[in-house]
Amino acid sequence: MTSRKQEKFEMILDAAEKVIAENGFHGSQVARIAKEAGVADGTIYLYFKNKEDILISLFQNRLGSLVESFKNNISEEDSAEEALYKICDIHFSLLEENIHLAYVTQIELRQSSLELRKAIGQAVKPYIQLIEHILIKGVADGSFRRNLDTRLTRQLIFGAMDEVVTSWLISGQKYSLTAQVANTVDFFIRGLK
Amino acid sequence: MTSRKQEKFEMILDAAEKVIAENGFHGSQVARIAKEAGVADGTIYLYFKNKEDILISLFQNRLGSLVESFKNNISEEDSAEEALYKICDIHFSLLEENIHLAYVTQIELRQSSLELRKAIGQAVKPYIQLIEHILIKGVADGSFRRNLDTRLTRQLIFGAMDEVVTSWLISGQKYSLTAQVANTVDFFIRGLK
Amino acid sequence: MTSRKQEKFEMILDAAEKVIAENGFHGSQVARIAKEAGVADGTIYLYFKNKEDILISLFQNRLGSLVESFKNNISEEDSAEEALYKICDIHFSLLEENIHLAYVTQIELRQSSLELRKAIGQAVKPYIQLIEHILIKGVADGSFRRNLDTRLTRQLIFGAMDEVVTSWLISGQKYSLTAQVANTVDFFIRGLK
Amino acid sequence: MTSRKQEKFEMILDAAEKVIAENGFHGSQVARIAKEAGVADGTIYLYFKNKEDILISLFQNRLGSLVESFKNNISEEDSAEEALYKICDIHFSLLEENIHLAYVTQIELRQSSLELRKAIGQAVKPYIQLIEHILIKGVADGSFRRNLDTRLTRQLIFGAMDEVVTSWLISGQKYSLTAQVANTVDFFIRGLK
DNA sequence: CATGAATGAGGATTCATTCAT
DNA sequence: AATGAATGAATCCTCATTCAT
Repeated sequence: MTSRKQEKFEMILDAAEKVIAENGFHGSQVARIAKEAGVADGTIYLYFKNKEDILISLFQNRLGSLVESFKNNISEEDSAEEALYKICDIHFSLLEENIHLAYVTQIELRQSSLELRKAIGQAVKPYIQLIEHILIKGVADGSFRRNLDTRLTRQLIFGAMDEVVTSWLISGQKYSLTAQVANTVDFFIRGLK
Repeated sequence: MTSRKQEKFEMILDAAEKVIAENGFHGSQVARIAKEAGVADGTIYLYFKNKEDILISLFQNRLGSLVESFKNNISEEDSAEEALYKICDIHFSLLEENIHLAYVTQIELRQSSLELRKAIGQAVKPYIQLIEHILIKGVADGSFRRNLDTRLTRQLIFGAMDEVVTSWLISGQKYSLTAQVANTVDFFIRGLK
Repeated sequence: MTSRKQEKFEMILDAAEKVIAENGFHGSQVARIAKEAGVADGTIYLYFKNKEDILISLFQNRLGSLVESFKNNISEEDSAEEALYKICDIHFSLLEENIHLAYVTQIELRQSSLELRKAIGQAVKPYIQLIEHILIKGVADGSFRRNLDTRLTRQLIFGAMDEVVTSWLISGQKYSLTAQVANTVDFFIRGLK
Repeated sequence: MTSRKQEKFEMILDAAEKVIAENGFHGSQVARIAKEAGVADGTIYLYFKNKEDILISLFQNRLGSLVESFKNNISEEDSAEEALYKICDIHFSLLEENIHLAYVTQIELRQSSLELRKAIGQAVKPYIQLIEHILIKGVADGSFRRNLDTRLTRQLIFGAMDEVVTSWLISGQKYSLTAQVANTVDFFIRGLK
């Protein structure tokens, strides 16, 4: 992809994030996104297969940033506990800082067909695998208990964090999300030991 | 509500559960639900405000059964740990036994506006409060640690269970959901102590 | 079909004939036809499967009238020659009297997929068979020659009449169509003897 | 037109014939024709005014070949009857040999606006005039009857042949088209005498 | 209470055509 | 002469909801 194409691709993605966060996925007409991005309606379809593809691409792109952020902040020398803390911290911070993105991931992205849910599942996989990687490492170095079911536990951890974010969002962000990091991770660590 | 009305109300709800589970919320036309229930299209609107109201009512009704089940199975004499185990067990069992209901609650019900999400949140509240009630009891009788943030933890527990169910569903139910109960609760208990 | 339904069905058909004749099939929006018929857009779809179905139904309906007209005007006692004359006369007269219908059958109806052409072919079949019936009768009573290939000839006759109508229409109806009946039939009769 | 231009013009025409025969006129995107011809989309518009112009040009070009073929095969010394036979024979043979062309002329070319129909009429004119020329010659040399309406008859003959071709095409070419020449011309000759 | 015919708003997508390079 | 990225107009059909019977 040329940088010219890449540039326009991201313009549309930014526009989509804004419009979808404000109006919801079903409430966001392609024409509206095009206008916000400053391109013609038809141009959207030179970069995305269809409307749903915009949503998927948006999610993949943003999740990529999250994973990127993990790579930059978590070193292999960090203990499993520290790594888990950082993951939760980055996760909560990112969404608290970017309320548009939070709406899209927690509310709009869920308004999707089973088909789409599976595609999203694929995109989330690297993240969930990262959590499992840390769990395995913790078990190996003795930080966590031996009999830990890492496949199940990675889901428990992801699901717990996800619910905290959604509850915070639905509450109208009346409290600090990042303030929940310590207790959340504490709960996890205890469960893991 | 007369029993005559009540009866038809439930006929429509049963029809809706079946149709929505098979076709998804957006794929379920009111006309289709009416036909399945054996009533005229217009009749639906004598019992429900609109299409979304069917979904909410369905959820409330089924959640009522779940809470009912808790009341019948959990006694005040049960220890907090036992109660938590039963909650998770009943939760997983109910959805494993009723795949239609599982689809509706985990997939279709999420395909909804922020508005609807709030209504659903209201319906889930008693359940989440039940979890918190157990947590508080556990703290009180010394089963759980004193400094537990019960508001946050009830979300963590609910979110973790919810994610396990959704993952199981999206996987295509390739493994037993109830088989996850023991490890799931174990993780919670450790986190709570 | 109740007479209530039948009535609305024909209202829509009449509206479609008018609108399509004036604007062509591709130039006729369903909304426009609905407005002309005095019904809502959606109502159209209670009576017709889709836009193309309106065109097919229109053709079938009008062709039915034509065949009806033949039945009323041609008696079994008529000689084959007389019958052929009447057919051509009724055919030309009907289209000359109803220029809207002429446009639809000669121009718009041809603007169609191979699929549709086959459907139209089915509708025309009774008419072409009627021509063949007359040819066979003429051969039987000695009016026409024995070695006549009736399958081929019915096509020659239908195609010849069809072309005369289309040419007249494209010319802008600068001359009388019915004035061509005598010479047209004369040509046929000679070819048949 | 330079031979360079001429060459590319014909490349596009060949591509159009192939694509339109396979997908129909409405199903043939300009981009598809361009790709088949190995040129850029925009290049098409250096050689043709618009999409419809491609169809007209294609028809004119192919009809030119037909008339060319007549000139090469019909001599002024041929009797009117012989000439008529040759015309029908060449007409049927050409289309039977080139099924792509047959689809385009009999089906796709008819899917057109009144506007286009008139342009096609212009292109067909030389052919119809050729038929009339033969009729006049036949009347002059006494082969055909004196009172023949040559304007009408040329239409009857053209329409009859056209219908035979279309019927053969829609039938799925289940029988030989050229096998119909003898009986077809026989019918004409009788009608002309 | 119940019916079901009628309504009509609403939107993703295609594709012929243009024009800056 | 040629390119091909960008344009943006244009429309069929669905389906939640109503209301006269």
